[in-house]
Amino acid sequence: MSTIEGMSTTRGRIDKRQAILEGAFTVFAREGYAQACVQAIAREAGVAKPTVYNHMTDKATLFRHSLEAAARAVLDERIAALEPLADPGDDLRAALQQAAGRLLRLHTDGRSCALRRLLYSEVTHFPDILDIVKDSGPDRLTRALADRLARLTLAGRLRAGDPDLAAEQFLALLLGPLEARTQLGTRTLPEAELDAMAQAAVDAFARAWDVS
Amino acid sequence: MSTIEGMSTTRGRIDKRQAILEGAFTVFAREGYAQACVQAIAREAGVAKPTVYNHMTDKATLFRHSLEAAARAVLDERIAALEPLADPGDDLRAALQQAAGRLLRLHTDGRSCALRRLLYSEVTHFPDILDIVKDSGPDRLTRALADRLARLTLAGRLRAGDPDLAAEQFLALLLGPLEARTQLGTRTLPEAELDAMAQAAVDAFARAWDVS
DNA sequence: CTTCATTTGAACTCATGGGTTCAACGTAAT
DNA sequence: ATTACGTTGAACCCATGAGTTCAAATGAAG
Repeated sequence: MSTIEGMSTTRGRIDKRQAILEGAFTVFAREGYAQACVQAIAREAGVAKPTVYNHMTDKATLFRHSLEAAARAVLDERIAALEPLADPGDDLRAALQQAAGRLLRLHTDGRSCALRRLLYSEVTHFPDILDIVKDSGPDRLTRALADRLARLTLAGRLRAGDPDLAAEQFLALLLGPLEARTQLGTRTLPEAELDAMAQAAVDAFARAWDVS
Repeated sequence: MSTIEGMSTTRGRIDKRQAILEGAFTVFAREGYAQACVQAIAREAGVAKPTVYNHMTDKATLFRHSLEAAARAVLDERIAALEPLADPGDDLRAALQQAAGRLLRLHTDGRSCALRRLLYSEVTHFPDILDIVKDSGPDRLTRALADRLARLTLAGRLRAGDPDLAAEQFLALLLGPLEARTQLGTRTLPEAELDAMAQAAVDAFARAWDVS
């Protein structure tokens, strides 16, 4: 089956698996878990129904795996958005602003909203998807931000006595108002409004935590 | 049918209707829209299935009406929680603290969490439930709080140049961290933690908005 | 007692959809 | 050529559940 060239068949398998996971997330996001039918997922993935069951035993495990993949993809982007804080020039507020803007954009992204909706709606039926949140969700983001803020505090750029609290509140100020403004993620906001929200959040954060 | 005493039969009808709406919300909250079956709702309401269809044409309209009733009930409680801010003694922070604590408790309440989950999960299938949010949701609460803050600013108790923004940020600081801490509403927090969260939110708010 | 509306349980129809089976097909490894 | 494996489409079984029908029961109004 597999010498070095054996990959070609295996590649084919992996490609199908990927296609299935992506198609599954697309359909689950559009229809919700219960309303999504496996036929539609197979069609979306360009694959036959038995092929789906050849890779995943259940609709349930298909759901779990597709969520996990989507969550991982979303997390990577969000961690990357914190990059400006690694080396903020001489203007910390500007760096915060930039990170805030990128986070807002990511958080209002369609995939992100769909993921959040799915988590909320199915967390009671699939309690184990909480692990996904723990591993790839807001918790990791808060920790990463807290790390940055701790270093910046040591450098005397702000006074975050409790970096975890500061990080939590930064994200709350930034993302909290989104729920109401985007109508639970169904409306897309104009760029100008996003920038204004980032600005307002950073302003309040700076006042509360003595950003230089 | 109905002289003055005619209410008795009508009362019976109204009672059934109420029972159906409450039972429906209970079951929808536990199972989600698609998984909830009308049989179970009828059983929960102590009523026969045809009776349900005698009051509501559809499963869908049943859903809408039960959501609306629940949302209205939740809103009233939340508005009432702002009462301490109507006449804060000489200690505004204490009044904010008290309101914050009450809001946190209400927001982590089972009915409240269930309502939020249902809104999130079905907002794509029932776009019209957004009206419910508009009328009885966080928007009204934010406006009510903004009113209080505006009056307090005129009285010189804090400096909220933009009361709407201040109200939005107060609620964000207070409720934003809940999502992560309660694991999307599945965990109940100890009283001590709730008080600590209220304290932290009020502290940051006071620093950012110059509460006396 | 009669009447009218409502409720009730049970049975029924019908559509949807999860999961399986199977024979036919393609394709790469030996 | 043969073997082995993944894929495919179509048909199939079976459970669930929305919504309806109906005859029997309930119960208040007159």
